[in-house]
Amino acid sequence: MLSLTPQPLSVGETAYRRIRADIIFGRLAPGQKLKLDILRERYEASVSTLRELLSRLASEGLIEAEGQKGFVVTPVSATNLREIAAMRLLLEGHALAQSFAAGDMEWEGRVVAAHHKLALMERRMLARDRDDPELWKRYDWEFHHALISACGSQVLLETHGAIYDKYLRYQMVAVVFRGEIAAEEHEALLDCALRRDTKGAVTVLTRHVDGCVEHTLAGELLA
Amino acid sequence: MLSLTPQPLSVGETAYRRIRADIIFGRLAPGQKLKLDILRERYEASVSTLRELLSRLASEGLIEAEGQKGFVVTPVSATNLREIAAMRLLLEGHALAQSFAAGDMEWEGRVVAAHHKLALMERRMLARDRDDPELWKRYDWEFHHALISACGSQVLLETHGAIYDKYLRYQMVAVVFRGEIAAEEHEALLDCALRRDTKGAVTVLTRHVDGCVEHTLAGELLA
DNA sequence: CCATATGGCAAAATCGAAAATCTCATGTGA
DNA sequence: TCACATGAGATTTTCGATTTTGCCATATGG
Repeated sequence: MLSLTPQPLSVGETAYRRIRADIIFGRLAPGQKLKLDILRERYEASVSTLRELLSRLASEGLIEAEGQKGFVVTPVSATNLREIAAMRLLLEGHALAQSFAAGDMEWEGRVVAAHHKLALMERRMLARDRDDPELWKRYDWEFHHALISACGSQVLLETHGAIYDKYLRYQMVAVVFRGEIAAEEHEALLDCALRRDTKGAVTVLTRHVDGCVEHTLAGELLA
Repeated sequence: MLSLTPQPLSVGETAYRRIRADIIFGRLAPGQKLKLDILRERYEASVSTLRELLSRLASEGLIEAEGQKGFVVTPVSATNLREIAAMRLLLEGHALAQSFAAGDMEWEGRVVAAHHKLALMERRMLARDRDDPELWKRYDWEFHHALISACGSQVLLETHGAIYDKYLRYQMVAVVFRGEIAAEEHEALLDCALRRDTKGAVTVLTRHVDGCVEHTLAGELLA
């Protein structure tokens, strides 16, 4: 009888995920002070447990822990966004090349499946207006992750994941949806993957990320 | 009157640094179980404070936090070492190119100064036998960091720093000192830097890191 | 003999209170 | 008026106790 451990989530782990999502999806604003007492009631955990989470988020870079003056949601800046984007391109571009070289049929299957879900979601987003950003972004992540999943380095995948989340926050804070353009680029990436065209994929990816950065910076209050 | 806040280190911060150093320099062995009660007396901090540190170290990747079964010093493996090394090469190589392109005289000064200290230290290490590994490694870090310090991306520097520390642990656990070879490679790197020879520097760096990896794997119990 | 249940011990996770620290408004003297 | 001390209140940091969970030896039933 398999039971699959549905929710053996500890208090800490639950609160951690909620806070993390709240930061990435902008419900906790950049620069916002995080007072323990307020978090305590909002996330239903004691200060000790909270400090543990906040410390984790701090070393992930989503929160800053200044001296003994408490915690703050990491502020955003145009410079930081560009650096994050450049880092994502460096890591994802490299991983893409490795993955294309090593990917087997199993990998192709994952890529095609992930793209299918993403494409469906993007069509829905275009039809109705902004359906479910959280789910959409998950599919976006799953597609990009599938593309590089055969790169052969756990370390590379983890580092990329950390950077991707920080990048994602900028997208969500700015609530960007580039619709058709992004969808076309995703399809181009899929084509490149199936043809193992590394150079083409990196080119598309660069346009994909850079385009998104400019689009984000355009309509926003980032200096 | 400047006072420069000499040691306003909190209990937590002090313990954090000690544990971190103990892991990197092998005084806490890979795979070792970290029981709260034992750590409590060894590092003179309460469980809550300790958990906070351990969580930080866990998200840095130096410790693993399995379910609700406590903490373990991240185990080592040949595969992981190779992945870490490849990641270091990717990041440091890229940063090197950026830094060479943008470095001004101020940067050159930092590089020359850092190399001078390192070279001196390496000469002492060759004369007497293993003088002070901790200090030596700090100078090694300072030199490599100086080389890439003009790369222009804070994000890149931080990510590189995190990877460098994990790489360092392998070196220290294996207590590697390649002496003359490493010293020559450091000098070659300095030459490349002053000539802004990116290609040459990346070649030397690759040999530097790969050589060290093989040397580490050779004499060790890593599968 | 194997599988599963039970109980007791060790360890981790969580909590709220106590101590340390910071913030900021007010007061004092030059 | 300005520089600097003072102290109350708010906030963070640290602690030890309590609750929860995991682990393992033993017992029980098939």
